[in-house]
Amino acid sequence: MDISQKCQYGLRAVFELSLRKGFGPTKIGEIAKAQAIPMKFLELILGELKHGGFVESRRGVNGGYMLALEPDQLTAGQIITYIDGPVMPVKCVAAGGASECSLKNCVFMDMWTRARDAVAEVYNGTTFQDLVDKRQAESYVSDFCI
Amino acid sequence: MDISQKCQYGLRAVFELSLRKGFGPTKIGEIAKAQAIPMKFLELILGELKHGGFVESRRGVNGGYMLALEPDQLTAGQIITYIDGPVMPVKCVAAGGASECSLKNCVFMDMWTRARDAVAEVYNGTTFQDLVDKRQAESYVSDFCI
DNA sequence: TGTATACTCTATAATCTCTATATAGTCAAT
DNA sequence: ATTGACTATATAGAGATTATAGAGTATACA
Repeated sequence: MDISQKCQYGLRAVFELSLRKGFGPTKIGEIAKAQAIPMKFLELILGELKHGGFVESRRGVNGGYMLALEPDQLTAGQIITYIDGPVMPVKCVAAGGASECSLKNCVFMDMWTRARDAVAEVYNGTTFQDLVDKRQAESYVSDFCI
Repeated sequence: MDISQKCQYGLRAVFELSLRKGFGPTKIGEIAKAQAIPMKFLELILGELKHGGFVESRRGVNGGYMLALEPDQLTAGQIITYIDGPVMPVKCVAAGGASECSLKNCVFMDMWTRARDAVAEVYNGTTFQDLVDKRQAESYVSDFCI
């Protein structure tokens, strides 16, 4: 249930591509700079996200990455699950339901399930369009104040 | 936010002591056997829980551990926070609020905060009396069926 | 007062995962 | 054909987690 550094980088990269949706490919180096991500590590992550069908790439001189989906059709939960695997507080309540719990009738199972579902609801209820809107709202306030 | 094995052992040990509240001390070996916990590892865990004031101990021949609090006054959240530290999906939203996030105006912060709060509500809302009641309800059904 | 019992404390080993980098390779535009 | 940028695989390093070992200390009871 902990979000790995790799996954946070992935989320930020997808967010950056959401901001630039419709403006053509963005180079790994640009994403890395904009989101403060180690570039070689980001290469790995974008490779994975491409296999997952979340981003598209173009090679060569004017190449780079593009978001493959519409920002309002993609949730943080999808990226998190793809990179970090199923969201769960303990192994026993993995999304598949495959219980590795050695205890029969574990009284904690219900608590773990409810915690998992509560978190999943938050992540699955957050689209990248939501995040883009939030960023733009912040920018407006910032502009207004300065 | 992931619950460590150590913490799960701790929760199970406290649950076992909740079942036996009022019946005098329980030996480490008994707890270890009842809850399938490696005994030497459990010694460490109970030592920590004692320092936290959650359990009391008595040494010597008829020694063992006892729950120091009433089961309805002790929540899973308290044990989890004590053993694993603050519940949080990412470092940026540690309970203290000390942000280690290198990004200013991180658009994900609100999502992490809501996830953290949702989980904390589940854990803090679960008392060991709730768990004891659940076990007893199961036993009743079990007896009734057999 | 001695002995068995069971808790207490510190150190340390063995994994394991995560993070990050290195290197060589492939594709596309000019 | 040459340059720029993505692709793939391997691997090293750090750090946390899990677990065990062993010596020490307090208590009950004969």
